[in-house]
Amino acid sequence: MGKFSYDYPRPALTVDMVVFTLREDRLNVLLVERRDEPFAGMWALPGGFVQMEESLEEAAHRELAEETGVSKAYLEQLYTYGNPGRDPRGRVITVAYFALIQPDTIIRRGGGDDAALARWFPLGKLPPLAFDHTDIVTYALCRLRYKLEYTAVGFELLPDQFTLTEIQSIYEIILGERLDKRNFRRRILEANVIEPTAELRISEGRPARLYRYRPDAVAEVKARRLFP
Amino acid sequence: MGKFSYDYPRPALTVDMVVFTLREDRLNVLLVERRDEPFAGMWALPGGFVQMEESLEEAAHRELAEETGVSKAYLEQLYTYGNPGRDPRGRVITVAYFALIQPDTIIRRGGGDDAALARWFPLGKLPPLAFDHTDIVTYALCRLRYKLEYTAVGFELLPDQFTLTEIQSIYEIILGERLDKRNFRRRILEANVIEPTAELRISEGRPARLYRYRPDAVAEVKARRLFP
DNA sequence: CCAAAAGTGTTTGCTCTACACCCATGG
DNA sequence: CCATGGGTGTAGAGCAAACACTTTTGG
Repeated sequence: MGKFSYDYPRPALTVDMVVFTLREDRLNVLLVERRDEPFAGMWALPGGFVQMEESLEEAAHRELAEETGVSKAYLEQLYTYGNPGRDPRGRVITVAYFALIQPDTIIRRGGGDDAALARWFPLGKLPPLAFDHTDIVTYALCRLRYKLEYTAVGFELLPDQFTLTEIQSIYEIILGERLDKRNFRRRILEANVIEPTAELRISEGRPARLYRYRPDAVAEVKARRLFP
Repeated sequence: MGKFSYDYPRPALTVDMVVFTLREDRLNVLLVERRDEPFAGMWALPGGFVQMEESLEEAAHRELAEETGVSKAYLEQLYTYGNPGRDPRGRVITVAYFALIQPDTIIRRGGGDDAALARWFPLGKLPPLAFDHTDIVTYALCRLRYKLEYTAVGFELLPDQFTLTEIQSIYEIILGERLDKRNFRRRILEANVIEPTAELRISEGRPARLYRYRPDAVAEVKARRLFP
C-alpha cells in the first residue's frame, strides 16, 4: 500500500437503493424524478451522498427515510458501481443496495428537503432511467430471485401476518412461474421458518389460517434450496 | 436525489484484494507488510487508492500488478466496507475484491515503487491483520466456498491443463472435506465444463489424462449445485 | 345450496450416495 | 512382477414433482 496519502483527488461517494415492494400482484420498484441536470426530468433510483460520520448502511437507511419516509426496511448491499463516466459531472462511485418493504407502506411523495416526487413502477414498465440505473435494477432483480430460492427473504415483502396462499403468490410473482400448492405448503412448513398464529383471515370462501415469520429462524438456509 | 453538490467532504476510496492460491495442498492468501503508520509492521491485504480515471476493476488489477507482478487473475467484487473508524486516519471506504491465481505464479516480492514485502500465508496460519482485513478475509473464504458449489470458479486455481485428480483435490482443499472419486468425476464430466486434451501427464503410476477448461462453458450453473 | 378459496397424501421418477476392483505405466 | 496412482458401474435410498378431491365459510 506504501505511502498512504490523502492528497489524491477523491471520487464522490453515494448510495443508491433499489426498493422493491408488491402492489397489485406485481413487483414494483420505487423511483424518484430528477429535478436537476444531468438527466433532469428523468427517473432515477433514490439515493444520495454518504456523510462523513455514517456507515454505508446508515447512509442507505437515512436516504430511504428522507426520500420516502420509510424507516424500516430489509436492506442488503448489492454491488458497487464505479466506472468513470457513469456520471457526466465527474467521478461518482455508488454503493447500490436493494431494499424490500412491506406492501401498503405509505410512501411520502416528496416530503423532506432532499426529496423529489417518488413513485412506484411495476417491473416491465420502467421508464428509461438516469445514469447506469437500469443496469442496477436488472442486477437487483436477478439477485432477488436468486436469494429467494436459497433464503427466507420473501417474508420481508409481507405484513407481519399472512396466509400460505399469500406467501405462495409472492414467490410466484417474483419467480414468474406457477408453483404447486401442496408441494409449496409442505416445503415451507417443513422449513420451519413460519409458525401458525391463533388467528384466521376472513374473506370470500373458507377462512385461512394466518402465519407469522419466526424471527429465530435461520436466515441463510444451509441445505438444498428451499423453493421452489 | 435533489441538489447534487460536489462540495461535501469526501471519503477516500481504496480497493483491497484477497488473493487466493494453492500452495503445498493448502489454500493461501497473499499479504503485504505495512511500512507506515498506522499498523506499521503488521500484515494487510494488498490494495491501494482508486485513481480518478480508472474503473474499480481496473484499479484492482493495477494494484495487484504493482504489488505482486501478477497481471492475469480472476477477479470478482466482494463487498464494500465503509464503517467510519475502520481507518484511524480518517474516512476510508474500500471496495474489496477476491482474486484467484494459478499456483506457481511468480510473485514479485517488493518490486514496484508502491510495493512492500509480499508473502503467502496458509489459511489458518494468518497473522493478525491491519484494519478490518481479518473480516474481509473471512468473508472472502465464505464466498469462495459458496461459489465453488454453484459455479465453475475452481478452475481459476489450476494451470491450463490438469488431471481430474488435481481438480478434485482443489475442491477437497477448499471445501475441507473428502469427496468420492467416482461421483466427482461423473458430475464434473456431465457438467460439460471441461474437455479432454490429447495429452497425458506422466508421473508415478498410470499416466493421467489431461483436461482443459472449456472457455465457452457457462460460468454460472443454473441447475442444482454442481459440487459436491 | 352454490360459489369461492383453503386445506390435505400418495405415487412415481429421478438424483444422490455409497461402494471395490481392474488398468497402465515405471522401476 | 510389484508399487503407484488412474480409471470405471451399479444398486438402494431419499428427495422432488405430478396430481384431484374434500372442507369451510358467506351469500
